[in-house]
Amino acid sequence: MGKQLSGSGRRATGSVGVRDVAKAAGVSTATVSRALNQPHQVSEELRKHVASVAAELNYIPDPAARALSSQKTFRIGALIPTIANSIYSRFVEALQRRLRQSGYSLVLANYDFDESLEMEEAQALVESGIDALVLAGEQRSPELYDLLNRRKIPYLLISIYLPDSPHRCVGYDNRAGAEAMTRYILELGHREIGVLEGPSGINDRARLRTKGIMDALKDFGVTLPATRITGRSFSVHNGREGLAELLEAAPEITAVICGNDVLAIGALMEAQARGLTVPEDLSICGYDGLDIAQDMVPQITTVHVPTAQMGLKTAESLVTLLSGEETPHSVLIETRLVPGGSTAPPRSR
Amino acid sequence: MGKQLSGSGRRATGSVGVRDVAKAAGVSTATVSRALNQPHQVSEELRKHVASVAAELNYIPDPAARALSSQKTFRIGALIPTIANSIYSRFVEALQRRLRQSGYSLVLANYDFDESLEMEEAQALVESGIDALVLAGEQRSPELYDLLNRRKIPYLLISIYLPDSPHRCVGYDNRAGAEAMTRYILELGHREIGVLEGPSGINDRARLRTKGIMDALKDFGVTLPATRITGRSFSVHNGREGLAELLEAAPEITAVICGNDVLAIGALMEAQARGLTVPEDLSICGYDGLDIAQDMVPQITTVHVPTAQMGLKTAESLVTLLSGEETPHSVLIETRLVPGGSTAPPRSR
DNA sequence: TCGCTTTATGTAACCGGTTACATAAAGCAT
DNA sequence: ATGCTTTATGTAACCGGTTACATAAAGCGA
Repeated sequence: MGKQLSGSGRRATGSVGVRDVAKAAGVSTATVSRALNQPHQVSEELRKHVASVAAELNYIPDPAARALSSQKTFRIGALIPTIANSIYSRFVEALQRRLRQSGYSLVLANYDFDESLEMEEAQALVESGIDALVLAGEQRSPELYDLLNRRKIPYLLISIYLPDSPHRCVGYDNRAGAEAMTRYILELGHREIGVLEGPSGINDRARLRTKGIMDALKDFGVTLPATRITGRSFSVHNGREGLAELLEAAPEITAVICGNDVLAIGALMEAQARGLTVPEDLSICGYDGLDIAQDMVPQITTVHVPTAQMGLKTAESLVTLLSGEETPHSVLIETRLVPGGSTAPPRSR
Repeated sequence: MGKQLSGSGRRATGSVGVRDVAKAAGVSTATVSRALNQPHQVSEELRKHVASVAAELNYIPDPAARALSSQKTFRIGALIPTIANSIYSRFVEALQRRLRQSGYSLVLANYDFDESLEMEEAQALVESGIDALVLAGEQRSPELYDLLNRRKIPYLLISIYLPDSPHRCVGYDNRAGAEAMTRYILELGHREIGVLEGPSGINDRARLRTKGIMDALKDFGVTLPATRITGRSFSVHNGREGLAELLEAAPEITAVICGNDVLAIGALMEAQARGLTVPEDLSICGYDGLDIAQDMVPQITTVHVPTAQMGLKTAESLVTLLSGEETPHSVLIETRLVPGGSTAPPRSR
């Protein structure tokens, strides 16, 4: 008795374990583990020998056993509002690809901008075992932050740049981008402006964009009556509805600033449906720089956000963090204004 | 000595373990485990007692330990070409939501239609520990199927319906849908038809759609010269390029059948950029039924695929399968033709 | 009341890795 | 050659749950 471990008492999974590899290679299990994970701790020839035996036996370490004893899962959670918007799907793709390169898997959850659902999903992710968590934006129930701190799970906020926040982040300045866009519109000469903002109630990114718009308008002394601003959650359909509402209430507007490209595409479609020519009759601009918006006719003026790059930076930051090294508290992703054919000076009258 | 397990020798994670709960509740670890996982095996009052103690201590079972001893990870992998196309992102969202309801997490990987990358990612997913895997389409290296069979990891193919395949699937009939669409175009009176197909080389769904188109054309005795068919990978930009190519080579065409809605949107944009009126000058149709295509002006005629429903069915099938029960080998997702304003009879001349 | 089945609970051996600690071998200055 | 440090390897105790098996209690028909 005593040696009743793997290699004897196994059947369900016909898989080989460290003990099998150890026996076959004529070494101890510790050596096998070290040869595979801390190669510099064993002699080169032994390392090669163990590696070849392991390969021959088709050895795959059991991830659960590894996680249990090492206390690392090599899994990272990402809690994303919705991947149906390509701003997030591109991010997730890049994040996943880069994480894999460092040996991490991505566990994805989405909550469709529902705060309580986000909390539930976060709880579930934590209970499923993750080394770190990615969250979108800063605004959420403090309980979630408490949970993560209590469980000592590092986390990173994305899509938002907050150098003064207690939380780490990798993101961009939503307010500044929207301000730059609004200035651009104002400098084209527009003064009768409509705003089709995002779902500002629940989304700090959307709110910051609205703030940027307001800042620029104020700077130019342009006022925004309540009839010239409306909000919708992000969808092409809502973009159409939103523009329709604005045009009913304020047909004199010459430009519409949209909370993102999806709303802008909707607005563009609605304008076409109403026989308005863009940009001659109405200028439209968005935010995010989605590929599809860049291929619209006319091309939609937007603030380009390099989300794939944000995914890379996020992954790198997390990997560094989990390796125990220091990493910047906040990383700024640069955005840039991309003028397109959807904006032009207002028709002179 | 002997009782040196959790509750004494722990510090790194200040977390409580079964042994702590057991001690606090005055029962054995087995009872705790059973009270929490097989409630019917313990008396109701004990169950409640254990549950309350566990809640009070804020007990969260270690997922790695659970996975190690139970040989179930409660994680499901999904290997998706790209979530940047909302046909997949909607699917993934629904899949994840439904899986969570049954206690499973979703581990996501994407491979951008690159077969060798798919194999790598699959390997990594398997090594990361999953109970089952979701794959898109059937066509891939047999090695991948071998790997899964060897590791006894159940898998499910999506986006494709193959009652005769050895593999389980939840999907729809790509060929039939495309055939129906083509018939619709033909019945409108079009005979000068262009085809803008998907990346048929690497994608069995795209190939089946092309086959459906060809079947219908043949049925109507319409031939398709090589100049009237071109292929592109799925993007709006490629849709524009593709239509440009077709119009250069065959300006006489009155309708273009596209491999999916994304290409169709691109074609629509290109038509507009060229001053062609859709559908009067050119009819355009797509496939998938993306929201955005439904909100285009004109609305794009398409074959609607209920991907969210496919996500639900996929999740349910997997959960059933993993619970040991039987589940249908193949599940058909019904699609339907949705006529829009982007198609009309050809201009009579 | 006896004996048999059913139900509830406890004991401890797993699951399959990692790693602290012990030990042996090798390197090296004196 | 001696003693000390460094390097390579082995032994076995973990990690924290689950569950087979044993046992005790309860139910029940004759």
